[in-house]
Amino acid sequence: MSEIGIKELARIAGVSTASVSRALSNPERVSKKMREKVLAAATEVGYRPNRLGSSLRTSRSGNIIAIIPDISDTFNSGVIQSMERAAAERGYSVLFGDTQGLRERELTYGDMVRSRQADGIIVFSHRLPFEQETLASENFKLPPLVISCEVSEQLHTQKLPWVSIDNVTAGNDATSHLLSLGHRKIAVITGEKDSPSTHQRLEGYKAALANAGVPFDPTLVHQGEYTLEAGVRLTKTILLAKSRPSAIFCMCDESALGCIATLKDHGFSVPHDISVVGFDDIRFARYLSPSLTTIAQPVEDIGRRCVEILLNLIGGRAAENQANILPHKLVIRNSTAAPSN
Amino acid sequence: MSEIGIKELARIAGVSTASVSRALSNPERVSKKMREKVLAAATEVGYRPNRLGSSLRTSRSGNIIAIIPDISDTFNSGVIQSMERAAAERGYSVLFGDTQGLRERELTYGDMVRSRQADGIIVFSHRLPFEQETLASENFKLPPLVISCEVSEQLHTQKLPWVSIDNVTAGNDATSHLLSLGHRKIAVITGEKDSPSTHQRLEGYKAALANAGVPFDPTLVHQGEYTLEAGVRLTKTILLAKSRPSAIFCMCDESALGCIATLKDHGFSVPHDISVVGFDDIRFARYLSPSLTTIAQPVEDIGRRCVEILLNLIGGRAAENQANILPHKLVIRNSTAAPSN
DNA sequence: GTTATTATGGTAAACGTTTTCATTATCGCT
DNA sequence: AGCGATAATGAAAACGTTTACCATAATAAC
Repeated sequence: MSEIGIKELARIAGVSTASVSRALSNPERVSKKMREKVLAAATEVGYRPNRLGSSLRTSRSGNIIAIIPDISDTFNSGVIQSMERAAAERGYSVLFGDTQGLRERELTYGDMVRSRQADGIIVFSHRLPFEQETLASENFKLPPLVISCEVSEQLHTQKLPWVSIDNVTAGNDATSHLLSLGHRKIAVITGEKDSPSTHQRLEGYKAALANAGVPFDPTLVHQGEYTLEAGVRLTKTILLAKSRPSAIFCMCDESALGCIATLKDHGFSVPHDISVVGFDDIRFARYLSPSLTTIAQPVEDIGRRCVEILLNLIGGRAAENQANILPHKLVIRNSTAAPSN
Repeated sequence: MSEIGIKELARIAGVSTASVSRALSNPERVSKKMREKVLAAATEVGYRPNRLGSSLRTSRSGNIIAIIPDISDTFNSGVIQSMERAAAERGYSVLFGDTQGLRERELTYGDMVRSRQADGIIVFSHRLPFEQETLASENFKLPPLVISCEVSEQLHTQKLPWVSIDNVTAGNDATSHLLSLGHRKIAVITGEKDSPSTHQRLEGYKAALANAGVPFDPTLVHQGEYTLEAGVRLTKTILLAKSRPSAIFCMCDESALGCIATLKDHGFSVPHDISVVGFDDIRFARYLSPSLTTIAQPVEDIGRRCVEILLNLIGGRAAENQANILPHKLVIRNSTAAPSN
């Protein structure tokens, strides 16, 4: 079937390839007559420019790549969706790479911008998708890159722009809510050990305790992952302890879901026996039973902002701010209440 | 910083560009000595081939595009994830396009293969992402394409390969389960009006009723969408009816979630007052309360099979079978029980 | 009417690969 | 050593665009 190219189209329209190119991608640089002639011929023959050709010439692929530990995670997929939308509005496509937390796959995806398959990267992790030695190398220039949600000190120093909520304050808010209800023994189910957001939320947790004059008890902190299964697993652990907490702070809604399911399984009523607060406000949160008290993250804005910054970077305009902190909100529903005794 | 190209690398290694290309992408066509020399030089200078150049030359982009109505839908994101994995194993990347059900966006994404940004398409919808007139046009050849989950008669006739479960049987299974528990009045919350899978599941529903000698009552069928909100909305409608059903068949787990939440809100106990069966077996299903009886779809296999077929198509090997029917399974949990009276 | 300026369009050279074709080196045999 | 066959290499032409650089035509200024 042989798709038609710009040369052939030029021949048909009786003009030069340069004019065709101009008429199509720089219409203002060409006379009205020319424009119409070319456009007519183009629709006539159903011409589609070959994006590879133009990408090669302009060295701009029109793709951005999002590197994500787990696409099927509800919070992530929400952010992704808004990124896709924001990118599409500006004529960019989003390639997504699910790394399953594997370093190797991160590197593979990081390489895609070096091989010109993408113009920039959004990272959902605190690690940069490049080898240490690559980063150190003289002739390596970091591609346009923005970090979403997982902001480490290290990245801070590299002047990389990031967008996230204020996890310290959010962790504080969640904990303070429980404290204000009268809870004193609050267990925590965290995210991955090396997750900056987990550390930050934990910091907020400690700050809230300190503020309320409650001593910090490290045995109440259970290190997990941002998954449903972690919620299940660690809740069991918590229930086995000699002295049980009256509330559990889960650092993501999925683990809160697992936590609540497990509590119920073992005959505990939420919030009557034990209160649970989650994090993220995934769209299911309000429909669970009990509906989940949680920290709402501005999913739509996070995605959108990441894309905006990245596209600016790609366009050569540096990010206005390195730190982009978006507002979170404590959403109080029915999974939290005053302790029963 | 100017990334180094094959020419420069060739100069450095003291060989021709042709040899570099061969050493890198067709190692067996080159002597051992040459191979080593080139590879050494390549790692030495950190050479990365520019994929655009090679794509242009070979007219193979290495991307496939998945056109999806809603990425954040839990079932979809699961399938996506497995597609991404399967594609990555074979050196392909997945571009994903979230259409939000908009025809215009479908067309945009469909165009990407014509503009050579992608080599093939996976469609999560019953509509092809091309204008009717494009399809009718003489010189239009359908690109490699496979249909996931939404199989219409129309597509059938076009010999397009598809992969899906047997929705008719699945709908039958779900309904029969309720019938066998003793339910006679079973309401249905469907998916989108024009969704083939919804029609097929409904067909199975009717067949099950017929088989049990229960007359079909169209007022029990509530047309919705595959969303949580539809579950909420239509459950309210159902509860307002003069005579209430003893069971509800939700055609996706998200609507089942909304349905159960709404039932509880209104003081109904599930399954004691009303049984609910869902569809998909999203990973939350077992952790809801009550845990959800549902039809499990083989998410991983669906994604994987789609990719396999598509890549075969791209490689010029026609699909072995047009119809790829994967097994589903009724998973009985605690949201269904015998009617209470 | 002449010249200066601008608007318009064409020619051809890029962009970074792969691959055809021709050439040269190597090998296995007699 | 000499022959044919085969393997290894290089030169150069593609792939489909965009764009720098000219040439020309049209317009403006005087």
